[in-house]
Amino acid sequence: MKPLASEAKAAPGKLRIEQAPRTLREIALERMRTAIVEFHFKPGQRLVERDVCEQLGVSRSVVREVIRHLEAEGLVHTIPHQGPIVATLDAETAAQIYELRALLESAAAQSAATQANAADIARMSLALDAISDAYARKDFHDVLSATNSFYEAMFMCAGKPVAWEMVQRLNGRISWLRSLTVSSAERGATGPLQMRQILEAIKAGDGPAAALACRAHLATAGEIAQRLINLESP
Amino acid sequence: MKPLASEAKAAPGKLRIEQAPRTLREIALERMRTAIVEFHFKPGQRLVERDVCEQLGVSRSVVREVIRHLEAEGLVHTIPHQGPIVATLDAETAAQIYELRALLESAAAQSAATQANAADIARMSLALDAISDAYARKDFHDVLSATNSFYEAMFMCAGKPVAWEMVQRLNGRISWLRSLTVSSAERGATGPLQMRQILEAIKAGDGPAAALACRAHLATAGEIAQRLINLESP
DNA sequence: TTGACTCAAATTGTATACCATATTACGGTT
DNA sequence: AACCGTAATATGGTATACAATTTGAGTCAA
Repeated sequence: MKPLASEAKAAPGKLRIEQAPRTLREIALERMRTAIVEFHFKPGQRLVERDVCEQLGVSRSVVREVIRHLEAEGLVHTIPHQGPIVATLDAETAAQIYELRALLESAAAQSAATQANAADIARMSLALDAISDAYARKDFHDVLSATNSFYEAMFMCAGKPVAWEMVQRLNGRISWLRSLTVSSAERGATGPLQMRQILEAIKAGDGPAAALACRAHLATAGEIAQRLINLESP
Repeated sequence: MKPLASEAKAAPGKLRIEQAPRTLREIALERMRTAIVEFHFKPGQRLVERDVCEQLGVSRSVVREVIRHLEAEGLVHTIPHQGPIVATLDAETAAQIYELRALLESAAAQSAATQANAADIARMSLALDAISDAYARKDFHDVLSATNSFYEAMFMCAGKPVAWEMVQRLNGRISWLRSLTVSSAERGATGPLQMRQILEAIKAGDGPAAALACRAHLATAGEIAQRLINLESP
């Protein structure tokens, strides 16, 4: 009946008090978000309140609040008196998102290059290894999460948590494109290589080179994305 | 009892069909948002559900959904079992936001410089006049809205609606800082001047100059903001 | 005074029932 | 096949009930 309630415990690990009185709402939010970005709910699909209630085992109140949150995040689009649908993505918007990511990430990389300490570099290096490993296993889900780890480390060492927040939100809107992009054959070849170049430039403390590598990385990613999008909706 | 319901009619003016089945929720959302950014609800202030219900004349459901939306927008911060409070802003976050604005706006300005047509420039010019006029009248509320119009025109003619959306969200989080900044004496002197420089560069089709002018504009704005923030919380 | 403990009040978190209204689907009519 | 009216469905919104939790006041003891 209430499959969510059983997970209301605390998260493990950290030293910090980390009071985690996770509310049902938060759990439901996370779960719906991943359901959307992991493509379980497909773009354009209707999200009928009562169905979602049943699937999540929570009341309408919770579902409605969660949907408002996702709406504000740009993951769902609500049509009055017709209900929420999973947001769709057109080629133009996707292009703008990749452009913004290039802008934000290259700035972060440049900044990271001048401030990264050993621990930061270790984190990024670790994430990169995880990416290569996941590619070898063809586990594209892990590729994405390791990629996130890499960039999170980069933005944090650059001291730009606000920018990282924005990038994450942008990524949410192109999540399905990303997973398609990542699993494309050409991406498997160039992707990790380009990211290594970013890390090398950061290691070397060469800000402009790091920024350039970032832009190159996102340029190719954006191109692949455009090809996929045109292929899907001609 | 229901002051909101009376405004559920359509907005006036436009030729467009403007399907305005504005739901209560949307109206309440707008109103709460402006209440926050216009400083009616002060940062750190608690938003007790039932009080807000009374003030808005709507039910708890609506208020809660609106709060979820604002939460996702970063305008309120919810502490579990304690309720939502209006988000506060520390100096570090403010600095990052101004930096992001500089990044986004300078990119847009550069792009606008290469694409602006006569109509675009007319729009921006008009907005600038409105800014100067509002400054002369010391109507700082109008200054802000005219400034928004200027930037909206700029981002639109640059073909970057997604970036504009992000800037607007960032602006929401620093709205009270902006109004303080705008009404500072020094800002009255340099602000419109710097924006004229941006427009001149766009008119001249000089992208790099436009970007530079943008960065200069935001650099001084950011400095003033930092001074104000340190002055407020020492 | 400080500290700790208890208990009541206030508020949030969640569920549920209900109704009005708008949309959609269906089914019959021409 | 196009048209129209009606029923079914879903959303938008309200009200209410209740458990869980925080907060604060007050009390008592050291």
